[in-house]
Amino acid sequence: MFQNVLIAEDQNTINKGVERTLNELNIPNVITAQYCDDALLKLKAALRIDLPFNLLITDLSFKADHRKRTLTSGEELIEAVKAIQPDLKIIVFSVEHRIGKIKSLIDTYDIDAYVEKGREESIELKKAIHTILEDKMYCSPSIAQLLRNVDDISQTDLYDELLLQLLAKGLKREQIANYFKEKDFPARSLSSIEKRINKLKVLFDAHTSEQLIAIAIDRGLI
Amino acid sequence: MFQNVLIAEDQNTINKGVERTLNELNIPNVITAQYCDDALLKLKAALRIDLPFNLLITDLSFKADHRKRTLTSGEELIEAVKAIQPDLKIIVFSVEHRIGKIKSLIDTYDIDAYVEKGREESIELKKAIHTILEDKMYCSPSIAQLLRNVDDISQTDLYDELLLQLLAKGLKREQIANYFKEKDFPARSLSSIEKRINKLKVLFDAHTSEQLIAIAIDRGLI
DNA sequence: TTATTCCTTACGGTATACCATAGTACAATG
DNA sequence: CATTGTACTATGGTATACCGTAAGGAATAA
Repeated sequence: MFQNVLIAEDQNTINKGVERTLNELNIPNVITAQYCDDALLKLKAALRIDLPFNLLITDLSFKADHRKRTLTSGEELIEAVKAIQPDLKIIVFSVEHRIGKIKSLIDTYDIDAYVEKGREESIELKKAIHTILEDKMYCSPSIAQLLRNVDDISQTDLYDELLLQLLAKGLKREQIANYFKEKDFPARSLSSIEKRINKLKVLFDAHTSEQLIAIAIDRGLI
Repeated sequence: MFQNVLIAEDQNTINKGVERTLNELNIPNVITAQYCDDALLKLKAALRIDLPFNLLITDLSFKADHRKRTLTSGEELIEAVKAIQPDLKIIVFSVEHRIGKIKSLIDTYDIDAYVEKGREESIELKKAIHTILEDKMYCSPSIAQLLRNVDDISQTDLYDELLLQLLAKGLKREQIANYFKEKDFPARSLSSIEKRINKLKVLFDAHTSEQLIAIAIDRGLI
């Protein structure tokens, strides 16, 4: 079992809760950090005295407050950690459910587990830890399901996702068409872009494009 | 000190954490519920055997899963609770920071405390409990600040918030104008609605109304 | 009181979005 | 090869959004 575990999570109560879960697994040393910067410092300090952490459990989003921050997100923390201690096992523990975001996290940083916050989270955390001990990757069932599907999703849908993102970024229909033309994407004409948007509005039952964006954000597509 | 406390919160880990915080206050009976419906059942059962809960700590949002739900949010739970046990003390414990939502919660249901989830949440929970014991209302500092300001905020801003909500709900400019006319709000003409939207776009540096909605959602205005 | 300012509204022109239709290119099929 | 079907595109008309201007009214200041 892991001996030294660091939890990076700003919510006080969650820290207490995760600590208790880890206690139940008989992990002797559990340290918490409420800021990414603190987490990195503690990792470095532990390395220096030759008592490195074996596992990092980190959230993705950290609230801003009065303190000045260098690292502002779990993703930045992970990147910094990989630079100083590449073999450290990492569990990401977050409410994030945008599959694109999670996939890129897995692909880019090769994290060891993704546990989605929710009702059964502490059971899942335990499972994740046991799975990692066997050098395998763990993922919450709901997310694993989505990950399996993500490869099946037709290219079209990915273009739809991009289209929604561009709309949310403030591009007009014609600008989007030009963007698609530059990138040499299929269905790049203004007419096709309009058709696509219309299709999405029907799909999501949106009356206006403003509502379409609101729905897309709500469903985590953007 | 309170003897019987019920926590309604879907996140397992937070339940554990809050439990520990309440233990530190020497509260003997702490029960948790991961569904609003369960919370209501437990409150009713406790009333029936004449051992009612003295305090409810509840989140606002509960994830949907396979289970069929009657009550789907903390707000609905609070409404139901007020019907069967109007004198029960209630602490709302949530990440919600939209001040309009919180204000309506306080005004409508007369909740006893609002604690915003964040770094110092468990300290705040303790403060909230001590304050409630003296029959006073508690509110997280950040929120209290906003509440003090909310009365100063010109009505205009509240109408702007509503306008953004209506846009996100899929109403067209003209429909919004009609809505404002029905409610007898100021600046209810189509022209004024257009000007308002334009002002908001300048304010938020949005190129299109789609982007405006995206930004408004991002900032928690909707 | 008049003058000034601010807010609201009406109106008109332009740009963009929306929608239907038809034409074209290309692949699959017989 | 012709035929069919599908996806993409072009085009034009209508509706809506966008933007400027000016008129009217209420509140305020001189």
